[in-house]
Amino acid sequence: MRSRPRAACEARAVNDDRPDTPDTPDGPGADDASKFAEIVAGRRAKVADLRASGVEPYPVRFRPSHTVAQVRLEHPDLEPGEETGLFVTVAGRMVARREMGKLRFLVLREDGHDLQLFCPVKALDEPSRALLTALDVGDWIGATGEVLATKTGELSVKPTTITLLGKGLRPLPDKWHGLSDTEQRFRQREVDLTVNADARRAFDVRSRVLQSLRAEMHERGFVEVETPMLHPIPGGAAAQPFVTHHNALDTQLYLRIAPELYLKRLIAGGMRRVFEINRSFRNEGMSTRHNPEFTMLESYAAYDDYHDVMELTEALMQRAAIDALGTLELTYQGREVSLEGAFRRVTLLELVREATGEPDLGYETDPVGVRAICDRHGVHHEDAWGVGKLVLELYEALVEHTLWDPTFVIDYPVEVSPLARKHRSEPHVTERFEVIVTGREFGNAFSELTDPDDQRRRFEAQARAKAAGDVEAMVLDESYLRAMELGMPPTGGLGIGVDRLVMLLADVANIRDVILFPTLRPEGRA
RNA sequence: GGGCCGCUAGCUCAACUGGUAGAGCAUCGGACUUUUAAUCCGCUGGUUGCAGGUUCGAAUCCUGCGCGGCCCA
Repeated sequence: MRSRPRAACEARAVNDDRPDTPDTPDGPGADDASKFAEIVAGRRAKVADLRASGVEPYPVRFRPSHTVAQVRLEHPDLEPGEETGLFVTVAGRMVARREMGKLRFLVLREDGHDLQLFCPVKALDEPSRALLTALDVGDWIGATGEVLATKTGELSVKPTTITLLGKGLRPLPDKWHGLSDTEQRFRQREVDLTVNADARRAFDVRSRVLQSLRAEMHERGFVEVETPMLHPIPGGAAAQPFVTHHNALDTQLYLRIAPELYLKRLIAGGMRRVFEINRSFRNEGMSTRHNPEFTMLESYAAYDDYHDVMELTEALMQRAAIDALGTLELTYQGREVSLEGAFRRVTLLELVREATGEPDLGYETDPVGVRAICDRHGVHHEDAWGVGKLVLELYEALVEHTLWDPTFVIDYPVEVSPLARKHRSEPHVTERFEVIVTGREFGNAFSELTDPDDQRRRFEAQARAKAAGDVEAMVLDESYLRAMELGMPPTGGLGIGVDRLVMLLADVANIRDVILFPTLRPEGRA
C-alpha cells in the first residue's frame, strides 16, 4: 500500500523535489520497502539536489565532437602514457566506475562501444567535481578532455568538464553477469541492449540484411511499395488472421497475413516490378521460429517464371550474406553451411519417393495407397486430404528438416498451391518452389497464376476445404479476381522470411533474438 | 494444446531428507592518484511468482493459477 499517494500527487503538481516520497503510479520506487526502492529514492534525492544547485538532470541538447567509436577508430594504438594534445567531447552511458581515492575511472558506453574516462578529480572544473558525487552507474554523461592512453595503455579521455545528460533512476543489472533472465531480456530490451554486448550484434546484422535486400531489389529495377496492412478479406496465404474493427466504418478488418494479392494487383495495373518489405501477422502458435508479427520481403516481376525467381532468390541470399558477414561460408548452430554457387534443385515428389523408398509413388497413385505409406512412416493424415496434400505432409514430416544445404524444392501439388500457376508440362503440380536451408523454409515462390477462371476455380476448391473444416483455407477475394480479369502478364513472385534470414546469418536459434520487441503475454500487474 | 524444467535481495546464484533464508556484485559509510569484474574495512537489503492445503514447523511436500524456457503437436 502506498503511504502518501495524495501528497505525492500534489508534490508533482508543484514540481516539488522532495526525494523521500518516491511514489509514482507505475514507476520505480513504489512503496515496496525494498533495496530497489532505497536505490531509486537515493537517486531521486540526487536529482533534487542537482536541481537545487542549478544543474538540470535532463538537459535539452548536447553536441559531442566525436562518437566513442570515432575516438577508438582514430587512436587505435597509443603508447602507454602517450598524450595526444587532442581535445574531444564525447557522450554515452556510464556503465562502470572505479574509484581510487582522488582518481576515478569511468567507463562510457555509446552505441556498443566503450571508452574510459581517466578522471583525476583535480583536473576537473568546480561544477564537474560537484557533479561527480551525484553520478551513478547508468547515468548518461558527456565529457570534454584530452585523448590519451593511461600507464597501462588504456585509451582514455581525461576530462576537464563532465556534463550530466540524463539521470538514471533504476540500477543496472550485475556488471559481470549482465541480464540473463530471458523473459526480462525481451521485456526490457533497453536493459538487454545496455548491458549485454552480444544482444546488439543480431540487430546490426538485421540492419545490414535489410539494407542489402533493398539495394539488390532497387538495382534490379524493382519499385518499393507499401500495400495495406488492414484487409477486408485476409488473403495471400494459408493462415489464421488477427481480427480488428474499424469504428467509423463499423466493419470488421483483418491484419494482413500476406501482401501477395495487393502486390499482384499492382502487376495487373502495369507496375512491371514491385517489392515490399514489411510486417505480416498470423494468429497462430508461437515458438522459437514463429512470432505473430514477422517481416517478409515479397516481390513480383512481370514476364518472369519461377526459374527466374530462383536466380533472384540466390542473388538476394548470397548478397545478404556478403553484405552482413562478408562471406558465403556460414556456421549455423555449430554446423557449416555454404551459400556458394547455384542451389540444388529437386522436385518435391522425387524427395518424397527417396525418403519413403517408394519409387512408384505419384500424384495418380490411389489415395488409399498413399495413406498406407503415411501410416508406414508414422505420418498423420486425414480422410479429406487428396494425394497432393498427403505427399506434402510426407515431405514436411520426413524430408524438410533433413535439407541442410541450400535447396530449391520445386513443383508443389496444385491442391496445396491455390495461387500458383499450373506447371507448363506436369498436370498435377504447380510451378512453385520453396528454398530450404538448415532444414528450414526461407522462401516460397511461384510462376504466378494469371488465368482468372482457373483462379476462381481454385478459390472455390478452397471454399470447399474451409467448409470441410480447414481453418486456414483461403477466402475468395472478388476484387483480386477482378484485377486478374483485367489481364495480367506472366509474373514471377517471391516471398522471403526476413527474420529467418537474419537468424541464419546472425547464427541465432530463437526468432526473439532478431526481433527487438517480440510478442509476449502481457505482464500481470504486480 | 501436451510433456519436462524454472521463478529466492536491484542483478547473478546458494540453501542436503521439511527445522533460524545466505553469498558475490550493486547500493550505503570509510581508506586509497593508473584502475580494467580494482582492492581493503564496515553496514544495509527478503510477502522465496500468486492463492490455498498438509504439518508443531514449508523456499522445500500437495493442489490450483500466473509468467517464462526447452521439446513435441
